[in-house]
Amino acid sequence: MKTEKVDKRQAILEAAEKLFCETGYEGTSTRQIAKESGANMAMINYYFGSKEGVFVEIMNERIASFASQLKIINEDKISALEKLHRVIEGYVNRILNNTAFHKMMHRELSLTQRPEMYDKIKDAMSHNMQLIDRIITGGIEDGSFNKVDVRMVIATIMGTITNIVIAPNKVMPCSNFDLNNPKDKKMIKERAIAHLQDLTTVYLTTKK
Amino acid sequence: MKTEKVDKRQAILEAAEKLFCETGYEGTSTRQIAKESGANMAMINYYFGSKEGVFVEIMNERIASFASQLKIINEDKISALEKLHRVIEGYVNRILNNTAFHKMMHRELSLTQRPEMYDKIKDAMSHNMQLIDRIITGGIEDGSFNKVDVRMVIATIMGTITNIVIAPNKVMPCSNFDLNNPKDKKMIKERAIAHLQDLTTVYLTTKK
DNA sequence: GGAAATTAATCAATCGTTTGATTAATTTTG
DNA sequence: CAAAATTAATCAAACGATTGATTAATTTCC
Repeated sequence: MKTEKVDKRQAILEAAEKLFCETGYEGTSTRQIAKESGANMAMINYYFGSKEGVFVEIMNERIASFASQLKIINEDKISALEKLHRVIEGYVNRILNNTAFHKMMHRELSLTQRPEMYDKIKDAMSHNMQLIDRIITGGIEDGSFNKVDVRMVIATIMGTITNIVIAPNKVMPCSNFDLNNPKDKKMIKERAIAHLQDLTTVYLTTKK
Repeated sequence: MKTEKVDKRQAILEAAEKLFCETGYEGTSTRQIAKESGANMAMINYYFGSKEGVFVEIMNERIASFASQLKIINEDKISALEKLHRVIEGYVNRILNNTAFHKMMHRELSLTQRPEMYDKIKDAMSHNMQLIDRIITGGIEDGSFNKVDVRMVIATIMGTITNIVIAPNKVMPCSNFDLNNPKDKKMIKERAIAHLQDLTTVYLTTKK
């Protein structure tokens, strides 16, 4: 069947990403990647040079598309609060649409053996942190926000989303959902956005 | 020298924990553990049966001491807000005093190949979530707290702390510190506690 | 027909684990 | 008390299995 033509290169990337997400980089063997992708083991080295080459390719691809989604929220007409709300919405959607990759990224961020990879993730993440920093700092300077600990507010925004993705969620009456279930995911997205927008509004703009 | 008597068993545990934290479980070899601890390789299996046995032992130890620190905040005399503030203080201190282990725990939580380990961590973590849940729900019921999305508030409290520990911190003017530096750690602890207490106070008790 | 893609077979290195032997300490026995 | 027996702790060496990588031959495709 000639219609069965598949791009082995792409198949390897997809299989590797799935496996890396599930069992980690060291926990995934090249033989597993070959089997899962339907490619011969040698194809991994043929296309990517090495196992690490596959990993780097995956991360670069993802981080690039991540960065490209970073819309410049710099229209003069909208308020600092409105900017922040848009960033929250974009950030929640992005992460909850890529939960497996987000977990893998966080895992890699806590390891020390691939400093090159760590730096890449750090750079991508600090872009987001700086964007939020500029918005909040701007709001404080123009008087629309209270004077707050900016670093801690950033930790709250990013940490809340990450916690929803990583922490166990089938655990309590108030938390009993599955992010692999599309309906649950949609609901959690909406709740996360509503919560973070509400929280930042109250905390940043309530006069004492 | 009889004073030079060292407990090899303990040495293995400590070396293994350090290495597991730094390079992950699969990324650490038994030979590395042996070298780092000064013990013979065979001692690992002699004392713990297997590499995984070492890992399980470390996690059990840590989780047990974790749980024992969970003070029952159930004195009738203090308000829900006061209870919540105490939990925040205890939680921040506990995690920032064990950042390496906390990272490892989170890493393990995002992997699927050791379900037994995942369940242990999940159980430990859900205890904390349930404690916070009871406090907030109680506050809502007695009218001292606003009606909020409890799961999301929990994600905010726990996620904020985890983000401080895991996210890169030498990155921006507003975030330039090193948790390995005792002075920085002390400062961050204080800021994290102040921020989360302030945040929860404003968000949970401000009347709209 | 020739470049690109794919394969099976093989490589040295490393993995976690086990072995049999040895030491040092403790307990039992006469 | 001292000799004999037993135990726990430690070691170097080796085990079979698996790792990531490479080779050389073959197939596919333009």
